[in-house]
Amino acid sequence: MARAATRTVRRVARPAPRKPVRRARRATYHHGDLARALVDAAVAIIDERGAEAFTLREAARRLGVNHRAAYRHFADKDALLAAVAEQGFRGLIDATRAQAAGLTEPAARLAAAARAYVAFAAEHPAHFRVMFAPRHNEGATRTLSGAAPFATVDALVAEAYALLEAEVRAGMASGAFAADAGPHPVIALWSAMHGLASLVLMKRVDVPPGRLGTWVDRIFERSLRGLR
Amino acid sequence: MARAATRTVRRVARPAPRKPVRRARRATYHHGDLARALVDAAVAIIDERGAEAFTLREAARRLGVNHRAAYRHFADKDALLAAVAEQGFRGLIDATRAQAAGLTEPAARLAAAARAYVAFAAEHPAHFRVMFAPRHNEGATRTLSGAAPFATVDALVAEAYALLEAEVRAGMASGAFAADAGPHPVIALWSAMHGLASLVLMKRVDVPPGRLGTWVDRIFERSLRGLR
DNA sequence: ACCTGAACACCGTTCAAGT
DNA sequence: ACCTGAACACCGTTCAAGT
Repeated sequence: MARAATRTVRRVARPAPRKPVRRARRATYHHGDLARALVDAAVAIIDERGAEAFTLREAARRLGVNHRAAYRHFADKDALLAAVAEQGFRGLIDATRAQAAGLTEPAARLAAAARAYVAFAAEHPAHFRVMFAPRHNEGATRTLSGAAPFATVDALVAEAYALLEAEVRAGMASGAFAADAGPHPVIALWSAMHGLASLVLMKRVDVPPGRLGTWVDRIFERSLRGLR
Repeated sequence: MARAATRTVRRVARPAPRKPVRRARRATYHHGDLARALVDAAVAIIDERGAEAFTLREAARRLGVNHRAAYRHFADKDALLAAVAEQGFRGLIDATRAQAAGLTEPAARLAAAARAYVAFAAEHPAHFRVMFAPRHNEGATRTLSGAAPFATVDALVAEAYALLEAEVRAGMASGAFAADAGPHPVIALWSAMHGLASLVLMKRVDVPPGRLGTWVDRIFERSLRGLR
């Protein structure tokens, strides 16, 4: 009995003095965009303390709302993470378009896309990790072509892929690259850039500061030479 | 009070009829290798139901031991996962050596290593995911060269890397590959294979059945052409 | 030396209300 | 329409014992 009482006191003791702060914060989201705020909070938590530190309750705590409020906007924790992934893929697509803007040669546009990919991962590690987290990618029906529960994410992946595929098609039409058996050149390029980005993020590969873009260019150049 | 009683009954109700089975199983590990059994259970759980489904309590339940027993062999959950990663890297190193055995040309030995890497990922998805899970790879001091908490894992990564590096050195000495600015050829090769393996595991890339080895060969060949 | 039991401080999610 | 509170069935981990 004495123990139970102690426990109750301890639980209440921490959040109690924060109540005024909570009220002030809640006003911000009362008729604001709580869904968006939750996505931003998730990204911030993952960037600061890793994917495992992200919990619905922690995100809600940061925004000064009850943890149950999230369920008004997302079906569950996974759905919120899917929203983070969507935001990420949109950002990646925008960055790819921006980097390629003004370039006309297919090879140059592809190289720009490769640079954009790795730079995006380096600058938005939380987004990148959620975009390629197993949860959203392992469902049997969630292939490149077959849509399913996380249909929007899948559609964005397909859109990003199509961007690169169009460049390869243009390069083949103009005779800059040769057609060739085996995996599609986009898959080879994607693999190389995805692998480099992943290994750099998990610090298994050390890139000298400021040299990441050059490394991408050199790897891209080498595989392109193999395609000619 | 009635509620509390119901809850207690429910909690006890499920495991109770299993008690004889538990006893029988526990005998197996009484003076057996519980550490090893826990590693195997972790791999089985992750293969069956994903990395998020693995909990210390579930692993202990499968082996019929109290969940606290794991702490006699591992400091915490992460240490158990590190043991899974170690087992994985040892398996990868063995597979790489086995694939290259009998081959003398550095290019052929590297191609064999590339095939072994992607095949290992396809055949041991749970190991592969744990080996490259953020937890063991994000610590500031856990780079390729600087050892730290998960020192054994780091040493094994370095060993696997050294295997490839020796082949590249041999290839350069014999004039088969050219030296060249930018990332080390091992990093380019590792990135391409790691990216392909990751994208295949998360089903973002569809490989026609039985064609994975050929795809690896083609990607390897193309980047090698770029190195000459 | 190896394992267990009870307890603590967390989770995600459900149900039933509150405004 | 949007948010809250209490409760449930889980976790990982600690403390204190049991054999």
